[in-house]
Amino acid sequence: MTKDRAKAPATLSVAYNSKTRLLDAALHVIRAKGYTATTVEDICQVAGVTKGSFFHHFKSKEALALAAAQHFSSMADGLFGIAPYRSLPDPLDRLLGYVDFRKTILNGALPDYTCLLGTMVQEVYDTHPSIRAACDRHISHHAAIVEMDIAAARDRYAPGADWSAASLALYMQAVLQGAFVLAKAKHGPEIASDCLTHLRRYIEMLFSVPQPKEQTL
Amino acid sequence: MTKDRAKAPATLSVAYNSKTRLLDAALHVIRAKGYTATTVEDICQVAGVTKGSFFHHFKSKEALALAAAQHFSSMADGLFGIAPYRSLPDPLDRLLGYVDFRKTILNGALPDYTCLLGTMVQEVYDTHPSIRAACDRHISHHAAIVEMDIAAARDRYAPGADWSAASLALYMQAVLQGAFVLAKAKHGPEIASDCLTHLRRYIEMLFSVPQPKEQTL
DNA sequence: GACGACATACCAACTAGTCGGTATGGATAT
DNA sequence: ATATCCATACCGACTAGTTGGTATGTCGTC
Repeated sequence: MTKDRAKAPATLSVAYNSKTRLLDAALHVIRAKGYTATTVEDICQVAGVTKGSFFHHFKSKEALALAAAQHFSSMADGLFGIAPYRSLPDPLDRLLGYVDFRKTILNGALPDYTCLLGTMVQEVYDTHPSIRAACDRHISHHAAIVEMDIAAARDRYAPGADWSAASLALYMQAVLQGAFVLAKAKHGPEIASDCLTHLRRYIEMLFSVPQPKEQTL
Repeated sequence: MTKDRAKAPATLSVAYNSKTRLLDAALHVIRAKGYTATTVEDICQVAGVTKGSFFHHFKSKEALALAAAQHFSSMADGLFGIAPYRSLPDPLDRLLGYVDFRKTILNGALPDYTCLLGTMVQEVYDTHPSIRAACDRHISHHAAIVEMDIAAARDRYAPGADWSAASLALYMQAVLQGAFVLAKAKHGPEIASDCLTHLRRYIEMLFSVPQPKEQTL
């Protein structure tokens, strides 16, 4: 049995070194098995490195979790930063585009599209305070990015609304997290897609879209 | 150090035997630490019984998880079955009453009001198929109960709506699950309460409540 | 030749599950 | 009434395997 190391993702020109490989492996394995059930050797095996290498790069399993959360957040920033809907001129279009885009990326196996942060924080919120804080920080960061479009859309289309942009941004994240929980329970993304349809309808109603915007994304 | 066994919950007149104590302990510990991180001895210690007793009543840790899921589901049936909003005559009032009631029970520590099923399924959906199936079954059962009021309200107030009662029922459960995830990340129930406010507004809009119903629950 | 990046061997602590044994209470026979 | 029997409930020491983490060594490069 030869240990064949996978190639680096195409777009990255930097060296696909052991540290990055460990982070990518952690992303996948933790989303599949949860944090506690994931062993250091699981991650090493998927990454194709040894335990010695693991503890050379990370001082503990918990330190890896913190780094993996950061890694996941950075990847999300990249993904949503370059998504097509970002270039729409209207903030409400961008907001609805975000929901639609999240629907389109519900592909592949469950560990490919679920959220590492939600998975980890649900397990360890009481036992690993630093992981909980990191997950909170990264989720709130992502919500804050969405919140910018919400705030702009609110100013333009619903200036007197009795809800805040921040509150809606977090609600949207809650719907996503809950959609992932149900997707796991039902072993497929269909239910998550249905949830996003409801979320989109809610947003449309909040902004009382005059003629229902057509979406061809 | 004397091992003092806690008294049985007041309303129950049946013997508070070791098996029930183990199930109650499992409910609490698993919601606090997750399934994998919870050890059999953790549960035994909280229940005040020994490991010998544990394996006398449950053939494995996984068997306990299945029984705990059933136990949790039964307790939920009881709680929501006798809740005050159940006796409201109008199905839409019952539906909104459900949301309001869920908001009122967001009290105490996180393991007291979060959902055992959502917590477990997120961890073990891929590694313990039987637990995944049980969580799916119990969540769907609870959704089906809510769905009855949704269907009645839909018939009365929104017969031509382009969403199904079943779909909305599951969406509501997704919002709840997501609200719990964020509550854990932020270490408090406030965010969950905010999410339920958004959910309530969505339901009101779906049924286009003519004059906003006043709620005094 | 010093340093970073690994690899190998190893350990102490922990964990699910086992196993032989004890306590208790009800049924039945005498 | 008492002795016998038996099933159920329960106990806690033990085991086999796993886990996070460490100690030490090797190899290539600057």
